[in-house]
Amino acid sequence: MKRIADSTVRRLSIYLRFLEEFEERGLTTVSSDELARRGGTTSAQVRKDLSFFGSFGKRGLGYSVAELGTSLREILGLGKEWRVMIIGAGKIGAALAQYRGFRQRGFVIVAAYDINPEKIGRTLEGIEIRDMQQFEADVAREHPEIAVLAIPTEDAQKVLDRISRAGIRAVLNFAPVQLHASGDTTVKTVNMAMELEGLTFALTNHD
Amino acid sequence: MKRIADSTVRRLSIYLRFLEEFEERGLTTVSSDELARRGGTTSAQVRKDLSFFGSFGKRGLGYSVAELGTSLREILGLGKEWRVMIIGAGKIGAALAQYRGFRQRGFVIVAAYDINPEKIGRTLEGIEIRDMQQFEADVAREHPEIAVLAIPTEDAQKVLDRISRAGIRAVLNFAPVQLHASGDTTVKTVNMAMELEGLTFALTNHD
DNA sequence: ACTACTTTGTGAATCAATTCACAAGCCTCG
DNA sequence: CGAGGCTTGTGAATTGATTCACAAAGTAGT
Repeated sequence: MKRIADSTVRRLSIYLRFLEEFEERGLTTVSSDELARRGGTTSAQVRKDLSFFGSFGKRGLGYSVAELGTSLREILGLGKEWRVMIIGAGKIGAALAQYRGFRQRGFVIVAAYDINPEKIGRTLEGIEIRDMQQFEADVAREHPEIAVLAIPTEDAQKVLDRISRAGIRAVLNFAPVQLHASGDTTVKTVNMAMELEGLTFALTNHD
Repeated sequence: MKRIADSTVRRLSIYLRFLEEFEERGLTTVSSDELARRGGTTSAQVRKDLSFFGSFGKRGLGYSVAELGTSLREILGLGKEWRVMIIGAGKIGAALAQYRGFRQRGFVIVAAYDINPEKIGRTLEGIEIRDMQQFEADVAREHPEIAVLAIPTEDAQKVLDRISRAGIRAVLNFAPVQLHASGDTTVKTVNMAMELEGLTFALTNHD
């Protein structure tokens, strides 16, 4: 099938969030134009984005909030439960362990991993901190789909390779480095430093 | 002048990070091809990105690590000190207050703000938590350039408007919503939920 | 100083994403 | 049930980003 652009997928996430808001407010239909206004884009863009996956609206009327919501959740893969392992039980790892957005969206945190003997065996918001040495064996047994990488920059690439070799195909990376994924592994990086630099760039005069 | 694409600015950040690594390792020159390999792009892309801002290399030799680093820091606006106010002293706000990357890159956190009387007056890693009511007056007096928005989703747009009206033109948003900035205010959003959905999308078969 | 080899900087060409524009379909109301 | 009014879905056109390809300019070795 046709490759879908990252930017399209991001917009689908945005649309879904609005649909959920509309659902709460009891609205039943919504037009591409309303979605566009809230999402900072154009109605043509909304319709084009959706058109990659099918035809969800009714001409003259718009989209059913409930149906489009269901379809988007389906498309984005939010219809099932995903098992997540957190690598690194430091500050970011700890913050993530208590992040409620995970459960709300159907993610289950299976375990956290660390190499610090002080931390191993303890729990983080009810999540077991395990020895990184047993990571591969655990993955083989519990087959999680997603790994969250929350370790220092210098180890990130090495551990990503390990995650990938263990068979996990999706990684959310919080280390502020560009990582190189082998083969069919998808990596998404959350990098605050880069966003900040985007801001200072915008604030700086470039003549 | 010509508008620079977001993607270009993000890559400049990446290049800068590598240059700093190279600098530490004592390397003096680097080619566009090496930068490209590390940054997951092509050498033509690297050269094109840089060409928007000038001509920094020597044909047949490459780029001086030190000089290109200085130029990139200049371009990205990292040459000066930026004053930051954190809005919201909750979990994310607290995590940001102790984030060391801020100082390392020349950002100074002036203060944090909250509306919870329990928190106002306390400090967060040495940073004063002030009453949100005094925000506008403080901005007028201390003129920070950047605001970090770390408050619940439902209040985010309202507070962004307030920030913008107070005269701050750059906002780093951690609330998982699409915000609409008025006029010349730049907003960058760090949204983990969206990245996660990008992963589940990738993991899901789309036939 | 000449030759062989590198690597930059950049127009031109290609590839990708967004916007335009409109026929087709559905709803409402008289 | 037919006319008028919306709104979708989608090819075509446009705009934007990336890649190609090569002249120009430098280095190194002899």
